[in-house]
Amino acid sequence: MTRTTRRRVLPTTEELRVWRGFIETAEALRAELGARLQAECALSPGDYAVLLALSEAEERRLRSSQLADDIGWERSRLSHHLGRMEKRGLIRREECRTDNRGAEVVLTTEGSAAFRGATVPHLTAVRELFVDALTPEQLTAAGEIATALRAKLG
Amino acid sequence: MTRTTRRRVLPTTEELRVWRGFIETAEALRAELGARLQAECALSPGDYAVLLALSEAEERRLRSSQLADDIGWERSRLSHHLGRMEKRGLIRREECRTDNRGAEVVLTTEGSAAFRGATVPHLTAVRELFVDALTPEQLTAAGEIATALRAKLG
DNA sequence: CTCCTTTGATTGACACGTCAATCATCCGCC
DNA sequence: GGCGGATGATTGACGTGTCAATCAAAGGAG
Repeated sequence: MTRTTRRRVLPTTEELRVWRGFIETAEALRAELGARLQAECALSPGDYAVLLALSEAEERRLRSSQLADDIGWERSRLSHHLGRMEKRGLIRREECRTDNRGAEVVLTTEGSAAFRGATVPHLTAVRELFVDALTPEQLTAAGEIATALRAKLG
Repeated sequence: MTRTTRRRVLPTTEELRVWRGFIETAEALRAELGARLQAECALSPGDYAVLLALSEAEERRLRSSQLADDIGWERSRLSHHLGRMEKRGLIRREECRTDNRGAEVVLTTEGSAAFRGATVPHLTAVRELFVDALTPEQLTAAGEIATALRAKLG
């Protein structure tokens, strides 16, 4: 009884092995990409996400909350991160003329240059470590797996 | 020329879409599992990893460096984490009798109880959010994808 | 036995993330 | 106009992670 009851609830050893392999590999991949970005471009993944969103924005500026939405971050996380990026001269904060509560985040010349210098190395690394590591079928399967998992996360 | 040269180096839009879906979903999954563990059991994923390794060890104790190896952490990370866990009474540090430099990490009664209380909820969540979200074929594919990716990471 | 290098572990500084609290402004409603 | 709740953003406290520096004990070479 215990055996059959359990099997409906707890993963088998093999399922657990796949789970660990999957989640640890994804983490290792993220870490490796991040380390290369840091080593080659002196940017963290967070910096890259912020700079990407700003680069694509009208006039290279965004309302703080809009930026947070674009990259899927909590506001406070963004606020802390912008503080660090501002210290390094990658972005600048300006007051918003249409809403005195608001802040606008502006890409600086240095920020723009840093992003331009980072994009090719970063995308090359994505290709090398992810796209080229998989067969076309596996790449398709990876997309479907992500979709299926995301559906459960709601 | 630019077009063909580029295509050998940079991912296509579709490849990039898959990449983002994959890495963001893995991250979201990790976050959700971690949040549940925290909410239901008051343990972080790090706590869980440490407690799991100690639970499986002889006499529920391990040399600090052995523990770090088991869970794949840097020593300093472990040292910081053990400090926090010790404050909460989950583990205890003892001097090592065979090597005066060494420290042994010992699972306390509370630590053991916390781990016992966490394992079923955690594994259930893994089944619900990962195993049950995928078809058997997808689960197999996920394992193969992880293996292929890991091969490139060395 | 005495150097001197290696090893086990900790520490400090700093980047990153989350949560709760704060604070000013905006805006609907009377 | 003015009050009161929503909204935009920042801050502080704290857990987490990495890197470089530190420090004591171990262990081999002379």
